[in-house]
Formats: sequence, C-alpha cells, structure tokens
Amino acid sequence: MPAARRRSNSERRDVSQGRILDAAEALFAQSGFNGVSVKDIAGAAEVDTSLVHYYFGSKAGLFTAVIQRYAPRVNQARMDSMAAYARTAGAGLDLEGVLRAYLEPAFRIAIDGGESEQNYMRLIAQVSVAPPSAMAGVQVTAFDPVIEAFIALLHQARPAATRTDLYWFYHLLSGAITQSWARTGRIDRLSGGLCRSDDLAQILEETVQLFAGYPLKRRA
Amino acid sequence: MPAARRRSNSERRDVSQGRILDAAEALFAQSGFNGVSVKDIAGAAEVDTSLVHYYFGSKAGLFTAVIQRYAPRVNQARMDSMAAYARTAGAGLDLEGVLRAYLEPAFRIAIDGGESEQNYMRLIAQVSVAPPSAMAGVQVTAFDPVIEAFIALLHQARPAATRTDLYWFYHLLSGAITQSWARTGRIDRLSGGLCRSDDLAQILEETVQLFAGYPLKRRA
DNA sequence: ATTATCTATAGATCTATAGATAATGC
DNA sequence: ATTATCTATAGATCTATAGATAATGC
Repeated sequence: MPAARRRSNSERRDVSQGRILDAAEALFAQSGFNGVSVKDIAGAAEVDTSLVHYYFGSKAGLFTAVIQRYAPRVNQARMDSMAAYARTAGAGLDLEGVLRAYLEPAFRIAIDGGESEQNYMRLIAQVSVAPPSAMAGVQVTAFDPVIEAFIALLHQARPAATRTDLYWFYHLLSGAITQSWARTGRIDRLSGGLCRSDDLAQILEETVQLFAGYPLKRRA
Repeated sequence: MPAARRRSNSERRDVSQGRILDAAEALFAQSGFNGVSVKDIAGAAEVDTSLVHYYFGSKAGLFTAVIQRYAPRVNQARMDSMAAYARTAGAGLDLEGVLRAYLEPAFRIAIDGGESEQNYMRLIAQVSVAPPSAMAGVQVTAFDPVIEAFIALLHQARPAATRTDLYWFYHLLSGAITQSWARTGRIDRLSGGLCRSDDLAQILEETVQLFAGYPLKRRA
C-alpha cells in the first residue's frame, strides 16, 4: 500500500471544483435551480457545504459557473465546423449543409461525451425555456454570437429570405433542439418505444431533414 | 353605498379557489414549482396561507390542479377542430390542413384569452422540458389522447410515412410549439425586434408553413 | 350544523459566514 | 505564509397542521 500521495494546492482545488461542478450540473439538470440545495450538491460531490461557498461565492454563482463551463467548447466547435463547411462548399453551399455544420458539433459533444456533457445539454434546454427568474436570473447569452454567424450562413443558403424569415426559422429550430436536449422520455412513451429520446444521432438526422425542406421564402 | 352582499358558501369557495389558482399559475409560470412559496401564492391571491392547504391539500396538489384546470378545454377544442376539418376536407385532406386544425385551437385560446391562459401555456412549456422531479413529479399526460388523434390524421395526410416518421415529426413540432408557448423574449432580443415572441398569430403561421413543407417520407 | 377563514406555531430546512484547523508553499 | 477544508451556527424561510373564530345552511 503506497503512502498517500502529496497533492498540490492547485490539484486539490481543481479536484474539488470539478466534483462540485459535476454534482451541481447533474442535480440542477434533474431538479432545476430551486429544486436542489447547496447541501444536496455538497453531499453528492462529497465535500463540505462551506466549500461550495468558498469556491463559488453563492448558489447562483455556482449555477453560472456550471452554465459557462462548456459554453466556449460548444461555441468553438460550432464556429470551426461552420467555417470549414463554408470553405469546402464555396458557391455550392446549401441549407442542409449549413444546418448540419451548425447542429452536428453540439450533438457530437453529447454523443461522444459522457454523462456530464449530456446533463449539460439538458440543463441548457431547461434554461432556454425558463423565464430568467426561474433560474437564478441567468440569461444564456453565451451562444448568441455563434447564432449570428449561423444566421449569416443561412442567408447565403437562402438569399431571397428576409431577416425576419431567418429569425423565425431559428426560433422554431431552437425549439426542436431544446426538446431534444431535454431528453424527457416523452416521445419514447408516446411512440411506444419506436423513438428513443436519447438516440441523438437519429434526432440529428430527423432535424436536418425536416428543416432543410423549408423554402425559407416569404409567402404572398 | 349598498350593504355587503351575502355570498353563498359555494360562491366564497369558487372565488377563493379561483384567486389561488390564478396566483399560483402566474407565479409557477414565472419562477417554477420550487421557485415560489405557498406564502408567495397566498399573498398574491390575498388569502391566508392555510387556505391554500385547506383547498388543495399540499403545494404539489395545487400545482396539479393548476395544470389540470384548462387541459379539458384545450383537448376539447383540438378534438372538435380536427373532427371538423376531417369532415369538411374529406379526401382532400392535406398536411397543412391537419397541422392548422391541430395547432389553431390552442393558439386561439392563448390569443383570445387573457393573462391566465397565456401563463398556463408558459407553464405547460416548462413542464414539457423539465424532468418530472423538477416539477412536483407532475407528468403531463393529459394531452396524450389528443396527440394520438393528431398522429392518426397525420397518417391520413402522409400514408407513405412510417409510424416512426410520424412520431419524430411530432417530437420536433412539439419542441417548436413549446418554445413558442414559453415566450422567453429570446427571439426578440436576437432579432433586434424583428420578431416578437408574443406575436402568437404570426408564430402559428410560421409553424404551419415550416412543418407543412416536410415530405414526411422515409429517405433511402 | 356545517363550511370557510384566521391565529399561532411546530419542525424541518436553507443559504451563508465566522472562525478554527489542517494541509501545501517556499 | 498562504491556501484548502472543517466545525458550528446565525438568521431567515418553508410546508403543514391544530385549534379557534366567523361566516353560511337549513
């Protein structure tokens, strides 16, 4: 039996913060901001309650830290994917390609990632439909710049569409995605098992096919 | 000044229950089940806290009562609308018509109704994406039978589609609707005011147009 | 006599902090 | 010396109920 290894302060810090963030992410995703206590989170993370306040200041601060943890990774993956597609497709850029370039990275992170990434997506889904007051007043604006880039690409794929069209299109698309991230099991129950809400690869295809069919052009 | 009118017990009961349900609906929609206290609700309803327990037993019981209040009205309106459409359209039944027959009634209730109806829709939206544990364990199954009827009509409009196709279609549609009921103001901010998330009449049109364009037929 | 409403409070829980202790840092 | 962790607790708040009072019912 080896002697207990000496851990540096930054190691201890990282480990504790990571445990707290993982536990908070899972519990917030499961029960919402107000459905979980700091004590619950500390218990799940196997640290003391006071340590949560030591590192994150307040419960709201912890919530914000959870939300912000993977945002840069998701944003970067989307930006890279859209840039790569725009480059390869050139003038042949189309709606299906743009949709796939935007949607695929986040789905890939959820599919390839572990529970943590999936809890994160579920949490983002809830925050997306909740009024700010329900979730510690956290507005999710971290993804906004990437959405602007996505809208710009959509415009290239459908030059005749108005900006209003494009934003409504995004509104409906984001709703469909939110529903999928949430993984409530509702469609499993309704369909009698034909569809599985955790089959993200399938959902990605369904989403692309449905939304790629839209003319995105103002009716008379 | 007239003498204080004598109110019957059933009147007093209805008034108090109604005030409590209205207040609960508004506050739950704004802050979620766990973001609101019974005291908050009683205060907004201008009744005593203990009256809430007298009429609804528990906070969870009140939440369930709120959810169930308008469900029959929404269900009945949808069933009537779909039956009427199936009758008039006959063999000429198409996807756009089916979508409109299913979607229009709930939108109409929200558009023609007051704040209460709109708060209700917002609450349904949140419950739809929340795991059961986040919302007093309330699963929304009240609408399930009507969804089955909708799926059956969809099948008539797209006979070649598989049941799996139809359920995925419903999954994505319900996400879009949920996002719209939630009225988060997000699309208003993103679009710089071009789109308004409380313009339900417009959203109904956008939703019908987008989803009616889908071939709903298995790809190769 | 029954139903609706109010008063008062039990008992649990929650967020947050002050201050002590135990590690690592250098 | 500084940073991480633990102990103990303040002070607020929360759900729920027991029991009293004030209405209506008949």
